[in-house]
Formats: sequence, structure tokens, C-alpha cells
Amino acid sequence: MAEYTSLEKVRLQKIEELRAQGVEPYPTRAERTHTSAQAIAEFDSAEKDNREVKVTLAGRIRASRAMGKITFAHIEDGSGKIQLFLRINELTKERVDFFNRLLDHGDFIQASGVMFRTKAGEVTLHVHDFKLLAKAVTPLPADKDVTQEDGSVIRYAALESPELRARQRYADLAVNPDVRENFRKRAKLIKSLRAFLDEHDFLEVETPILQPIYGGAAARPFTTHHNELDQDMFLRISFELYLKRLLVGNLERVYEIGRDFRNEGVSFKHNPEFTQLEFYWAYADYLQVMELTEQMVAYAAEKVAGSTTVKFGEHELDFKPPWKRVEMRVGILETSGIDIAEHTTAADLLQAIKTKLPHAAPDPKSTRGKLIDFLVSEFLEPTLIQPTFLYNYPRDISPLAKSMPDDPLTVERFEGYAAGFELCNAFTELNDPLDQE
RNA sequence: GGGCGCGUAGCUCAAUGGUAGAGCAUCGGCCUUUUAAGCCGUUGGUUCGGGGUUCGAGCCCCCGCGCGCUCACCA
Repeated sequence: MAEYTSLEKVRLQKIEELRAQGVEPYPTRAERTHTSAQAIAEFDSAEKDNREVKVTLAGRIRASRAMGKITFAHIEDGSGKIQLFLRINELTKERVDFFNRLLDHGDFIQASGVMFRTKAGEVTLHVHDFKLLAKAVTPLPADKDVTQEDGSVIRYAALESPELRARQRYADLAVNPDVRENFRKRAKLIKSLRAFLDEHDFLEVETPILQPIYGGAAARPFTTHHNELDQDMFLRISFELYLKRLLVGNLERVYEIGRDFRNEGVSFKHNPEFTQLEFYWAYADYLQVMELTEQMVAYAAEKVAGSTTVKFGEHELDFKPPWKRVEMRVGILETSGIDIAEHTTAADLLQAIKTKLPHAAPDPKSTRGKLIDFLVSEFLEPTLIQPTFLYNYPRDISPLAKSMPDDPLTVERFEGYAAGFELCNAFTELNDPLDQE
């Protein structure tokens, strides 16, 4: 255990003092009657006819302003913040002093009383009784001071550091309410994807995470060891190989939502463990999958955001089918001026890039596939803001995908993009066993 | 893994190689409608760790640790 900070030591002393006074800092039960949002809503409707609203609320102290014989404080629960008003008239001087001296930001308390509206207009609980529910030792992270150009200082009462936010998710959640909303949206999203696929006769399965041989993608794995078998095992980098085996077993439509693990770079777009959805559909081709995909995403947007139109950063994205479809060769030609069909070798294509795009800097050792990738990510991808399917990929960057019947260098594959991000990747699967070797 | 940058009080940050500071928080006092409350006072430091240069190192040099950005890899 790390050493306590001076602030934590003060709080530990307060716990001692509470116990000395016969106050249990961690009582077993709470008696909440309303969330803060319910209390405010109920008061709003009762205010017109002067109906009294008595409630008991529970939450964490987020702010307090002691002013001698009265104290204002805010507590926050899962539904939001609410102000408390404490006065010696109802509580006695001893109780108000107790609140001010022994309770701190972050402590969980419950408070009972009557709802009213302050002079400043804020719906507030006039506290007649309160009780400590759990004394916090480590303070909630908060307060970031930013000095403005004019020299004034603005205080943000929220956790800012990206490092802390990621490492201490609970603290981020406790302090930043919008993050809680992200969690709810994520749960809705996954629920809606399940509902959609179930509705379309796809069967949800779970395949092995611990695998003796990894595959299904080009990525480095995490390695672990099975002691009893004395055998190295890998955390899956993809579900692909196991899901395909289920197709072999005549489960014609299967899907899995779960974690994959890739031992690679970390950034705001890439995490070593990430959630992925894969589905496989026997006897269908990539065009049918394209249609199903845009319907699925639109369905999810409707369920999560209430509309197929969604704000993302500065963009307003409309996921309503049909999405724009751009053939890769045409897209590259339109955005970079290079027709990859006219340059069938790496050397040839590299020469064309150097001639037509003197400012571009591709790796000269690249294969033809890598050069095409370069053109896509440099010129084409940034233009794919509204939901778009990019389709018909060059064979040399698309393992396991089936070639087009009349063009062996191009495969039946597509990727979906929105706001410049790749959303998904799909293809007509190679099913010639000899070709696969 | 490569390149660049950062690490000073609980937090956010100052400090030409010359006595380590400010605001907020903490702690104490005043204050019966505040909401970034206000006013007065107080406490708080192995300057990330180790070594070196120097009369003198938070600052310069070397090694290490941690973190950020970025490139490569990838979704």
C-alpha cells in the first residue's frame, strides 16, 4: 500500500474522531426514497399547488459552502446533482458544525427534508436530518486551473488528464457525467446489434479465446502458457477461423461479439484488447453483406441515438441506407489522379506516384499493395465523411478474399467508412481449398 | 521499437547556475440564501531515482524509471 498523502491522513483522523463520537463512518444501510432527478421533477410539478415534497436523498458531496449558521452543499448521485441547504434552526449548531468539519468532498451521505426553491431559483433540499453513509479517504480528482490569455484563471471542476481518465475509469465516471452516458450508449449499441442479427436468423456463438494457433488477421499475438499441457497458447487476434468452422458444420449464419487481443501499437484508435463483431453468412456474397451492414448500422443508430442522423465531432453523419458506394480504383483515381489499373507492378506504380504527386512520400520499398494502401489512406480516406462503402480491393492486400469472376487481380471485398474512420471490413470468402494453401 | 518533449507542494503551474514560490485545496477563525461564495490567518518540498561537472545544480552532462506526442505496425 502506498503511503497516505497529507490530505488522506487528515481524513483518516476524521474517521477516528467520528468513531470516538460514536458515529459509524460506514453504516450498513441507506434509506433513499428518491434520486436527485426524481426529487427535482416531483417538486417542479408540486410547486404550483404548494404541495410539500418530503424526500430522502443519497449521494456524494461534490461541493460545500459553509456560511456560519447555514451551509449550502451539492451532492451527486447517478441521476445528477442536487443542492442541500442546512441551517442551525432545524439541525442545531452542533450538527451544522459536524457537517462542515467532519464531512468532505467525496463522502457519501443521505439527507432528508423538504424540497424548496432558493432565492437564486435553484430547487434545493432543505435538510432536516442527514447521515454519513461512507467516509471517503482519497479525494475525488478534480480542479484543473487553466490560465487565460488575459491572466484570469478558469477552474474546470472535472478530471482532465487523459492518463488519469483512462487509468482510473471509476474516477472519470464519478466526476464527468457525460462519460456515464457513453457507457449507457455502448450497452444500447451492443444490445441493438444483437437484436438485429438475431432477427435476421444469425446465431450468436462464443468461440475459444485461448488458441493453440492464432490466425484470421495479420497481427502479433499475446502469448501465454498452459501448464498441464505444457504448451504455449495465444489469445485470439480474431474470431475468424473458428467461426468459419461453424459454417463447415452447417450453422449457416453465425456471429460473435467479443474481445480480440493484438500485441501492437497503442493509440486513441487502437487498444491491445478491443471489442469486435464478426458475422458469417453462407451462400451470400459481399453485395448482400453490404446491404445487411448498412441496415444494421442504421438500425443501431436509430436505437441508440433515436435517429439515423448522428453528430460526430463537427460532422453530421447520416447512416440511412443506401450508403454511397465507391469502387476503390475510381476513388483513388478521383482523389489522387492515379489509375492503379494502369500500373500493375510496384515499380511502375511508385514511378507514377513520384511523377504525379511530388509531395507524397511513400516508402520506396513498398509492395504494390502497400502503395495502394498509401494512396487510399493519404488521399481517399480523408474524403470519406458520409457513410461510404469502398469496394473491389486489389488482391495483394486482401488475403482470404475471393477474386472477381472476370478480374483475378481484384477481389470481392469492401470496407465501410464514416468520418474518415474505417468501420468494418468484409469480403466474399475464398472457398477453393487449393487456392487457400 | 525509432524520434521529439515532459517530470517541482494534494492539484494546476512559476523560479539567468546563486535563499524553491503563487493560486486553489488542506487546517484554524468570521459570516443565516450561496453556487468557482467572500474575508483573515496557517500548514505543506528527498524539485522522479542514481551518478557527474561546478565554490554552488530544480536548471548543465550521463544512466535509469514513468508519462505524453509522433512515426512504424495495426483495427
